[in-house]
Amino acid sequence: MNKIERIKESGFVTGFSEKNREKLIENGKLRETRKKEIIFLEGDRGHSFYICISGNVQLTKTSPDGKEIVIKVIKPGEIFAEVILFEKDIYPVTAIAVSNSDIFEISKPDFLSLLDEKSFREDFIRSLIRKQRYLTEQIKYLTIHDVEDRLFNFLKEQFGDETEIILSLSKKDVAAAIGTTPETLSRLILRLSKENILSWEGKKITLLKNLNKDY
Amino acid sequence: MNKIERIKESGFVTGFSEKNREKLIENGKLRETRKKEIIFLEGDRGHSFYICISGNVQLTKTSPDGKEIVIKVIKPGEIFAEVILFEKDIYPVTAIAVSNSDIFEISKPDFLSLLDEKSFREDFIRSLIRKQRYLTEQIKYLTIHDVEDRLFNFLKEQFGDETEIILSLSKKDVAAAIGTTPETLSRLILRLSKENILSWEGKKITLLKNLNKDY
DNA sequence: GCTTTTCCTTGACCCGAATCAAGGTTTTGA
DNA sequence: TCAAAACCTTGATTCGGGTCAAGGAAAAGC
Repeated sequence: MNKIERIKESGFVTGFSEKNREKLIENGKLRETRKKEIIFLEGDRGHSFYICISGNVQLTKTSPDGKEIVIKVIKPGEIFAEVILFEKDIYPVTAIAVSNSDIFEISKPDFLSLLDEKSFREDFIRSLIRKQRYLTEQIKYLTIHDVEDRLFNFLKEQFGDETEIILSLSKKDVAAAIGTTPETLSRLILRLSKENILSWEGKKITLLKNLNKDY
Repeated sequence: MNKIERIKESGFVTGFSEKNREKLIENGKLRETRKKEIIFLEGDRGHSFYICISGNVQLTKTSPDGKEIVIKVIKPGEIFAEVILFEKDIYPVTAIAVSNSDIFEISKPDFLSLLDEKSFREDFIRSLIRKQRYLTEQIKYLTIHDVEDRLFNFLKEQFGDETEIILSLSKKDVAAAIGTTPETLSRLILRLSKENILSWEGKKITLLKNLNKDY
């Protein structure tokens, strides 16, 4: 219960009002996941959707030839698997915890009844629409930007304008998140280090220059 | 008013119930657009969202260096610009009619009041979520499939399993829709013709082989 | 109908990044 | 603690597809 208290105070479910967060908490339950734990698989039947409280969750899709591509890295405060609420009850993506994470699980019927209340449903629709904006941006990125741009965009999206970043993802995961291979990322980091643009040691990234490209 | 009657009978707004369609019609107005007419620009302030009744609408985003990338080609029955309803009142994409089209316009306050009704709002949320599924598929496509795959995927999405297709888009627009250049599309069509996979003359495409790749 | 613009095609060229391979390093879990 | 597994790096190679250029076809506008 202590943990729940802490959850209330963290800014989970970005954009939701305090009151609506409380309601969510009353209606769901906390689940602690370990690194690499599978929350659900693409194609699984299910009736719950989730909120990431701490840690990171990777949403992936698998291509026919077995390649996994990352749709989004969920960070604390974001909801995921909300598509389960209104369409077929099959998850369209796989969700894996990339680090030990706390996630909050809410069942479909509980949630649907929450939607009867106007302010709650507006918060919810807003979060859906925000994700839609994100996804269109993502498409734009993949289409016109190269790997370097995508790396910086990813870092900015995850950490804002911080210059010191502690990453809980492996380089391999970062590579996947920006739609490239570990080899390419490795070479990119080498080059950026030489050019004194950043340093990347273990889990710690330091940005040495202010990159205010207007992406 | 005649036109409105016809609209009612066409299956517009995919997934909405008959009753909810009627409500929409009462609350909006029809707008007829000509080819290349701009419906709104990325960055414009606005308070309406739209439903495509006939024709096609291209949603694009512009990169800093002026390149236009197509986020989605809207086909009849689909809604667009719904993001305007709940976030900042600025369109995140540009919408251009690619052929003479009928589109239906509904203002924000009118629509919001419709949302008070449960069945209506469930239809709406469902359509949001469907679009979200589409966008995640799109990301998957751009990441792991080549131009050929993307072309066939686009045709399938727009026309189902038809083997004779009359296209209202130019090749240039198709190229943009699948995230490539006219040159590459041109070469691709040449190759596919030689291999007797399809023929593409003017606006008419004929698929000569059944391509049931499980994309 | 004629002119101007836009669109389509084809060729030459180039580059970013994927793939394959292989050795080194770190992490994990029995 | 030690072996196996996963991860990271670096090199060599290949290729899809973008860009530039330029001529021809089609469409749009007057």
